[in-house]
Amino acid sequence: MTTTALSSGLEDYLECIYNNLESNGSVKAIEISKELNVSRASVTDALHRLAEKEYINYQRYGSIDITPKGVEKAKEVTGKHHVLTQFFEKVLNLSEAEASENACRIEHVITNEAFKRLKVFTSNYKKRKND
Amino acid sequence: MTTTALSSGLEDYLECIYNNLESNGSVKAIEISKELNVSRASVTDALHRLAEKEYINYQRYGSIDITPKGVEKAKEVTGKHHVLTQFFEKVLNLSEAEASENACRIEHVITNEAFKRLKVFTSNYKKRKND
DNA sequence: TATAATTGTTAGGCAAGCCTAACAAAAGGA
DNA sequence: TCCTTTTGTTAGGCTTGCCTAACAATTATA
Repeated sequence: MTTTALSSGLEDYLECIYNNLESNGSVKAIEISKELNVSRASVTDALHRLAEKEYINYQRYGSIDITPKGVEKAKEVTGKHHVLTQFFEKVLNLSEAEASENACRIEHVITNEAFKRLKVFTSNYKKRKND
Repeated sequence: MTTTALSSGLEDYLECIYNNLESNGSVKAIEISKELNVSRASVTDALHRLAEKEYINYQRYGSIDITPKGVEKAKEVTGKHHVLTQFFEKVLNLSEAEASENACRIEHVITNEAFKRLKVFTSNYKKRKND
């Protein structure tokens, strides 16, 4: 599998597509447009770019499907999002909104090693708290 | 003072200028070019953009000076860089290189509130460790 | 000081992402 | 079914940030 690098922006689109597919079984461009606060035209652009890189299957006026490669990538990103949110909420006591905001921004740039350590740290921390 | 937002990229240029000025009293475009791994032409571009936003004073073939506004911004960014590096090194036990790499990436996107909490957390953590 | 090497600038180009406006297709309601 | 509304696409344009190549200014050295 060719792991074409994705920009932060495209990762956000993919994450949005994945989450909507998980919860509704389908996604429409207009939803993506609303969730990410971009124009419908920008969504069309992004869908083209994601399809070109084979993260989704998609054609003009057709439904939006995610490929296995896309799922893998989306899981990776949402996994980071979740752990980062937990860290900011449980360890630093930020509000849910601000925790998620920071997670959104950092999930695209943190290195894998740093992420792994943060994950372990956060889960141990929560355990200590609960004991 | 107009606090024109700076992109991650321009923040990196400004940080580099500030650090060089602090340690040497002057900076040359070629040094910036080497440190940031970009062409000399890109540095000229960036200097124009930073000067336009009044973070530096600069003119064709002239020396590069940082404005008070630039110093403030640079201190903010380098401060974040330092705290983030400490967090990754001391709390998560990453190597100095990987800690700094993550700091570089995150310093531009973390919210001020999250940063404040992380700073307090990290300093308390170090204290506990040393007691 | 004249020349060579280094450094800085300009011009022109490219890709990513975003936008609006106009148009096309699809979906929903009378 | 026809008409309206909604959704999606296209075209054209803009900014940021990077590049190379050619040229200009500066600095260093013979």
